[in-house]
Amino acid sequence: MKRLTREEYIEAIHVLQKPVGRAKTGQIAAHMGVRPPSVTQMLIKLKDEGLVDYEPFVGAKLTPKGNALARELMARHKVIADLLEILGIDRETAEKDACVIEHHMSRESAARLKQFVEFVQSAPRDPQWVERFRKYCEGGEAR
Amino acid sequence: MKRLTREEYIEAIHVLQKPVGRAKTGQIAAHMGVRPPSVTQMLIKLKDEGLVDYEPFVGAKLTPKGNALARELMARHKVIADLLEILGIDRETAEKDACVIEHHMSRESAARLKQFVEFVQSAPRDPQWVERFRKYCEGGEAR
DNA sequence: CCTAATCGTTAGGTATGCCTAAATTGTACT
DNA sequence: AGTACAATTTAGGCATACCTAACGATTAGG
Repeated sequence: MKRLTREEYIEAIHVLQKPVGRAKTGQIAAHMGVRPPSVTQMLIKLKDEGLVDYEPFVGAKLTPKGNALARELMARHKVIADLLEILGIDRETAEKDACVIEHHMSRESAARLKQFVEFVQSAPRDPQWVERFRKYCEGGEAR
Repeated sequence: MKRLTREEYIEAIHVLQKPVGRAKTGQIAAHMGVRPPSVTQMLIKLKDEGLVDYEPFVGAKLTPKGNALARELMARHKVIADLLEILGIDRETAEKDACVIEHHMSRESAARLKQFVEFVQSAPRDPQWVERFRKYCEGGEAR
């Protein structure tokens, strides 16, 4: 089975706390596909590390430090998802893969990937080679 | 600390068995940055799964099944490392990142990335946009 | 208010990969 | 062949993320 990381919990809380300012244990558990006790346990750890403000029976919300981390993670996440989408992966799979990949890459590679995505996105629009790449994927060769 | 996966052991054995046909416990341990007992333990598990042919005090080599898996993993690994290298990451970092990323991506995305790398590599050589991207990374904008 | 259902936490246990220390096997040199 | 050294395995623990079962708190309906 897949083991989730602290960072993935941070992201989940970031998403879930938006509506009401707090994420509840049950929500987090459902969102991440684990059981509530696992969440409680992790929240205690994250609290010890100063990343979340956790109050039993009430819920958790990110501290400033946690929010900063979340923003960084989300940015990295977006880059990877964008890259995969540029290459023709459907958004849903791209999102899913980004989730698991993002935590495992050096800052250096992440930064470079970000530049690449920006480079492509800043192009007039659909630069020729993206067009050609799409064709290359479907039909045979287009070059 | 980072926990290694079965697949990473398979790859290491694949690399190390080439010269002599077998990888020894100590070699694997050194190569992966773990202690010998951890390797022995893992070799026993991999043997139970039919992936390696392990004989105590002699060494380990991949079974046909293990070799097939290794080839698949190496191919995926190469794609990711190639992509990062195309984007300007030095080979060493690219290799390192590929190691940790490859196990966490869907087949779909892996396949698409492979197509992309092939697409770029099949170009006459250094297509214009790669050139421009490199400039974009160094100086300001080049478009 | 007070009980019932729901949600959360605590307690205790599993799986997995890693470690150190000690025992065992293999090897090389005299 | 015998002994000293090196490599490997065994034995016993630690850490981490997960689980189920049982207990405690919260909330909603009467």
